[in-house]
Amino acid sequence: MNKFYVTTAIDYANGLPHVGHSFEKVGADVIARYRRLRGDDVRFAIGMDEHGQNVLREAERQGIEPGAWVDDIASKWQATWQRLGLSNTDFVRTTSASHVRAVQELVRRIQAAGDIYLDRYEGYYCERCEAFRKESELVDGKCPLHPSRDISWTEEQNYFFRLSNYTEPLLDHIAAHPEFIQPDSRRNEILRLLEGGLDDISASRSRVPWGVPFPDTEGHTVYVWFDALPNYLSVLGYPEDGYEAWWPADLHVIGKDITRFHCVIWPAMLMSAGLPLPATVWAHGFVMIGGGKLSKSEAERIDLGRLVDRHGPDAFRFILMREAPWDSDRDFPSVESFLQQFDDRYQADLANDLGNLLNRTVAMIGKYRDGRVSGGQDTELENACRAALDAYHQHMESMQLHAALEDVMTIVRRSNAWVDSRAPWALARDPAAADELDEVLGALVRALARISVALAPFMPDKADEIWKRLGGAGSPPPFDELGERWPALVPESSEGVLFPRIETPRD
RNA sequence: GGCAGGGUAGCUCAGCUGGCAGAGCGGGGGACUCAUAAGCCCUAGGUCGCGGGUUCGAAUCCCGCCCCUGCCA
Repeated sequence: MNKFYVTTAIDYANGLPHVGHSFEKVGADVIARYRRLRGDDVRFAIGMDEHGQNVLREAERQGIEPGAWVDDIASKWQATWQRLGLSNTDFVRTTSASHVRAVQELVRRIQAAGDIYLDRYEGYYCERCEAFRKESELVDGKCPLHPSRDISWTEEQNYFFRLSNYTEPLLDHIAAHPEFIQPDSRRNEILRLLEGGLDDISASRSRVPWGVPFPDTEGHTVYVWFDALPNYLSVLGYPEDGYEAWWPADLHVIGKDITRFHCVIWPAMLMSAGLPLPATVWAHGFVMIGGGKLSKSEAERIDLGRLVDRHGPDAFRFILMREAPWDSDRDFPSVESFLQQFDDRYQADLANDLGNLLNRTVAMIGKYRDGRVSGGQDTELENACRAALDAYHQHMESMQLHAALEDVMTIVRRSNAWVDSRAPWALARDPAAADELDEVLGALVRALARISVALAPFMPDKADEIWKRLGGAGSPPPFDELGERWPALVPESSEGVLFPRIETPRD
């Protein structure tokens, strides 16, 4: 059994999750579930980034202890992920004792490698960004990202990380492992960045008390990114024995805005500490409105909780992954069109095409064959299913998740067309056509069984339900076993429909 | 300012080693009836961002410009 260790970015504890966060988590969950269905032993870690000036400030604003504040935030994020059906095996928090210990150990190793030195830093410091800004970057004397706030000239002693030592090693690694950064466009960006050479970066802060104490010194905390990135190791128990069974990660799923940290700083830290590098960093795109990132007010108007409740978590997952490509951005003209498209996709794909296919199939088998069919192998439909599933696997392997869903919908459409072209209702009136009727209906059961397995990573609960309505027991089997484990071909007549149509106008 | 990607049917996008403009959704029409008034079949005539150029022929190659997004400065 292969191990497969996948992570997502940990989320910053100064706000609540919106649809953009859910995109990353659901996508990673789809991958994790797919790997399990391929027979891998999967570890899937998500979590919270809970240190830093902004978290501290927000807690103070609320008038509560930072520890209590992050506990509250973390429980809310976890509730959201649970509602979405994430199959994560771990939930890491950077304020946990085990994480703090792991960060300190990693910093010590980097120190032992000679890659940490103390130096004086002077510059403009933006507290919002928790970063220094060069004078040339300032706009009207303010941080370009936070023009409403004053920016102050600061001098402090900082520990620095010799990132500049790793320009060549990183270039070499990427050249030897082109799959290290994906998609290609992101790799190109990082290559250009590296070709320009790297500067050393500061690895500590002396003015941010809410953080991991810098080891073996007073008054310094570990810089937020040096604190956050090692979560991928700390969650495995590093430096205690046992983490080696899972490390290096097979896949870091992140947003395209933080590639620098994951494709440059993180691997350089690992190299310095003498640890192996993750196999792949995958930078997904964003859900955008009106050509730009989701603004706070747009995110509020979309309202993740209400969206999930609208058609249920499985439908939400399906629609999200079908609408937004996993390797690039998806832009909606407006919040209204996003919500409209969300419903339209539900109605067209899930209610009309898939739900109705299941319903009509089960109904016909009950009505014409007393709920019992056999046969249906080696039909035209079966061949179409095999071809579409081959494409599905190729797309899943290359993480074209949206394209894989298109492959599933191809099977659904083919099946619906098959019904009409073979007209089972006409065959049912002709006693001589009993065998042909059996073949047609059997082929539909087999097609739907394949659909349920292929959809399982995207809609785990609905896939189970499809499987059960076909007369299968439990959950759809792993891909390898589908050949032997067809459903009983005795669909039970069940009440209600899988995906009810939207009958009333949207409110 | 530098670099990368993009601007194609109402919407989202595919096509881009040059050769009759495509898909899905929405919209319109038709035949059927097992089904969630769903499905199936037919139908989209869009200056392929703008202006030049190469070519027998360009959405597809080259040059210039405009706009959008991202990374860097």
